[in-house]
Amino acid sequence: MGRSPCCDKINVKKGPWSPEEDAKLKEFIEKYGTGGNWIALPQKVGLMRCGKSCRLSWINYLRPNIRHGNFSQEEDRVICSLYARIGSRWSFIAAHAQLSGRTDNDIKNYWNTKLKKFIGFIHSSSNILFPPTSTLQTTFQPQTQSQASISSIFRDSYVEPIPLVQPNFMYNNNNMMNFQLGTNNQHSYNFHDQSLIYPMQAISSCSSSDGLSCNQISYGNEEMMCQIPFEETQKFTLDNYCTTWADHQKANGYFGNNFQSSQFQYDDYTNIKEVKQLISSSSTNGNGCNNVGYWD
DNA sequence: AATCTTCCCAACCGCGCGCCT
DNA sequence: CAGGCGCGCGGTTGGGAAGAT
Repeated sequence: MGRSPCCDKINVKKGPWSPEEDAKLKEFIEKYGTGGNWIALPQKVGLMRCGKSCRLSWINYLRPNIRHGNFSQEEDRVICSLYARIGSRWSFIAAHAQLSGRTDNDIKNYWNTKLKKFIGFIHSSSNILFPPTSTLQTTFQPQTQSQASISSIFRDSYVEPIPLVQPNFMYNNNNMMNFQLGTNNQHSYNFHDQSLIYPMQAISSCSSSDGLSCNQISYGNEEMMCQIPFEETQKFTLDNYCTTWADHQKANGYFGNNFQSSQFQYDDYTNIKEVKQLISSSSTNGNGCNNVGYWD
């Protein structure tokens, strides 16, 4: 038995909303509220629209204090950073204090059309350890908590940019791999909720042979260092959590003459505008290569 | 100037969850 | 407890705009 439709689709208008419809809905909701029932709302308002369509229109366009377009650099950072930790949970991302006035739909569209390309560019240019969403779900499962508590976690967890640089891999004599994710002179890394820490930390949690925790990512003012046991680094490779720098070098040429990947150093999202420009120039360099390295 | 291609985003769709009866 | 129903979410689509040829 299938689900019954949420409205009578035959008598329902679809497509773009007219200014008159917008005005009608806005006026009604501001006067009387939604009445807690979107399905019944269009009839009350006198609109030939599906209740879900009314809800969407109100949430995304009509309600007060909505902001559209012109995402700031800071907002870019927050979105990228949260996406890296929790994946495509747009409603949670939109709930972040620094994104107030942004709708989940806007953020989703912005991600799909702009930031995904940007991150893909970074991803293909360095050993970025962006686990796929499915992996993130194993370390962070917001569905077990209420939306309100998640929102408060986001509010309380200062979101720092994830340093996206080519890690420097080194092995020490304890069969541990050190890698330095980059130098960052401007930021300290403080997270109030351990589950929201950069996912790599969760993945790398383990016990070392001497019984001490080797979960040694430190978030310092000068640099971000972490130690991961050798086996764990193999896991990264096997699970395609990261591509190796050598692989990238093999694939060099993605960006033609405009981009010398081996020289690319990306220390902070503060350079985001430069990189965006680079993307636009590299994607129009005439070599017909659009491979910006999406990982999904 | 005309046509084709790509990009963008508003809107739709289907599903899971939780509340209510 | 089970089933119905509405809400909210994320994924996807389609049409217009912009850019390329």
